[in-house]
Amino acid sequence: MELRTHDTAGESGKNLPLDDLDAHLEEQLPGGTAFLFRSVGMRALRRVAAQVAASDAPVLIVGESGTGKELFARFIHALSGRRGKPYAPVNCGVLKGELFADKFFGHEPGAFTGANRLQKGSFELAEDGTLFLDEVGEIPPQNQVDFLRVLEERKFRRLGGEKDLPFRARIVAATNRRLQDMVREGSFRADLFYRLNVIPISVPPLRERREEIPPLAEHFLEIFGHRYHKKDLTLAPDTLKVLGSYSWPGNVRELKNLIERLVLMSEGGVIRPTDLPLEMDMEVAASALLDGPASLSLDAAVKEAEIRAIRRAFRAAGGSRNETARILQISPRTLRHKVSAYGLKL
Amino acid sequence: MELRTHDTAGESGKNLPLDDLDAHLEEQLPGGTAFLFRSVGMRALRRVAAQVAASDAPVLIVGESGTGKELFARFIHALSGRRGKPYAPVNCGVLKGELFADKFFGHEPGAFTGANRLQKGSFELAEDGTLFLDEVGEIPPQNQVDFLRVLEERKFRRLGGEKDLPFRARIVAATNRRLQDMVREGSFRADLFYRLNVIPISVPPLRERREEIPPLAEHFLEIFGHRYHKKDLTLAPDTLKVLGSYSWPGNVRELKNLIERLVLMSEGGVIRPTDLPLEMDMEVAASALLDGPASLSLDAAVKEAEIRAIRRAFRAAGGSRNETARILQISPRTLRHKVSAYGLKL
DNA sequence: TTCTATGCGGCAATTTTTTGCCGCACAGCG
DNA sequence: CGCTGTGCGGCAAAAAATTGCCGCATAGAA
Repeated sequence: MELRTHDTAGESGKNLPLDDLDAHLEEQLPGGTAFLFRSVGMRALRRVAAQVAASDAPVLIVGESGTGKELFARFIHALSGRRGKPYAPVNCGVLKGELFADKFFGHEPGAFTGANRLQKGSFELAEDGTLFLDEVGEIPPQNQVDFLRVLEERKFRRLGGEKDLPFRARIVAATNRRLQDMVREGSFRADLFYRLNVIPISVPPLRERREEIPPLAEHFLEIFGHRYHKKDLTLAPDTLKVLGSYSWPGNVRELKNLIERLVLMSEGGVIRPTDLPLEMDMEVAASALLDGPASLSLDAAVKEAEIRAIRRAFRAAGGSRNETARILQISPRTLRHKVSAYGLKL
Repeated sequence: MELRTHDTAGESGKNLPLDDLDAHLEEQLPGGTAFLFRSVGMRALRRVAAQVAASDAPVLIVGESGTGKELFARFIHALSGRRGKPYAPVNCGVLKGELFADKFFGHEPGAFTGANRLQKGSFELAEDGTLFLDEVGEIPPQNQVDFLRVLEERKFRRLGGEKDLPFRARIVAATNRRLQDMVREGSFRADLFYRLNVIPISVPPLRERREEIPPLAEHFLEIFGHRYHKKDLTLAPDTLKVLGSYSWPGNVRELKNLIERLVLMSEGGVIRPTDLPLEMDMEVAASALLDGPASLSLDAAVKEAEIRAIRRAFRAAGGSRNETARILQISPRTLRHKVSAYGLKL
């Protein structure tokens, strides 16, 4: 649920990386279920997406970049009643200024210098299908206004155009930013946020669904093995172990890129851990030493709660430990145990 | 947004989110009493609005976004003598530059490139009905001047037009900004402010009229249940408790979105607190920690903490209990023990 | 349909926590 | 000095929690 952000840079061709997956999806989706949803969490998400697809309500997909947000968008589109209709994806992150309006609204011939042909914008291209807004969080405030107006009035005009065109598409938006915070800071309009955020779907990062790493790796291996005519490539068990322990800040996209590189570099045969980039090994080794934060464990939660309760009772008791124990309704002996176990200094 | 009575017979179910409500309102308003005004404060406001409706004085409705300011505007219009006349709403927040003048004044054929037909503006469309100005605070200063002139002289011309047209509509304006402050800073004209602010009505945020949360929730539940063909949905008492304690920064709109989402996601039956988004629980829990200095025994504190942790993990696991146990780092068996010991309904 | 994964609750073994009891130390006080 | 209240920690019994294993039921995928 908690998202890290960062990483807007360094990824060229946002639409390309996941294309194979997308192709896969396209093939499989009509059948409906064959997609890779190994982990329980992803299955749950798939169910949510399927349910949600039925409605026309706007969807906001939140997740780190590379987690396959666009995939969900297509998934929803493919399962919705708008299946046969257009699916119009727009990456808002790369649009600003003039480009922005032009991309969405399109233009009439002569609307500005260089505009010599009629050009349909995304609002128009989406027709009564699905308009997918990638990186909505990047829309600059002044453009958010235009956007909101179209959503509200359900109509728009091409640049230089004079007649209103209806906007009938269903909105699916995605972002890796925390829009809530942006709203608070004033960099994202609250009304636009609430209009988009009717149905939030949050996609967990790859490191929180490690079960999927091995099948994904195999999947990509097969794809690239085929593409580069290197069959018979295998991942050594140790290699899979390292992959499974890495943190994958770039999520599925990073995994896919890695496998492609490995396939290209490989002479054929088995891919060993030594073929992996050095950082991976290092990171895995380091995390083994640090043994995880265990943030969500019940133990940790209980410990925190106990410490807070003890501190409060201690203050209420005016510093007397026996009295503290009485308030907490435990024996003084137990209190001593806990105090020493938690290393409390009272 | 505050509506009552459930003879939803006339619901078409294909309108935009607020439209149903509005349609509903339209049906009910003439009768006059069907509006939902549970809290004392809102009843007082309703009385004010009803009294005010009789006059032709401008009204300024102030309230956070999502509080239903437009609803009040319609309410006033519907109760006024202008009932049968046009009601022309304009969202000023999304207008700027030329759009602004065009929207309000309309234009004659040939007024500017692309203007080949006569186009009525809002001043004209409102006729002798009600002109509702949403987000008046957003009108840029230079446009405020034009505006003020129309209000003062009670006449205007279309862009490119030569003859004066009378302006006879009644003004109802709304904003979520503090116009007073804007006047002081100079971003809002004082004379315009005083002209609009003849009768101020301030709509409190949802968190200040929590009595209305349960009926509103039920109301939306019914509407969306009908729209999505999921009857028999109910809110568990605990769910209502959480809803009632949340701060609702997005006010009624946020509540409405939430219910829509819950209906879509729900399998049917009872909606439990675990179906709610995590932030809500967290916020509610946090406030419970602050004001709950009750003579907490350690046991109670631990119990609370465990329940919260379990709920959180349960959601993180997407509803799988085995997965929940894994996250909490306890055995599934223990989880079952705790669940039954605490009587948790997940 | 069968197979598989999940979920439920009873039972018993095991582990952990809690508690009471003890001796000891220390500080305040008459 | 002796008395008293508080606090510390070892020890072992008692209580409770945890876990694994079992059979059974159910839902979804193959």
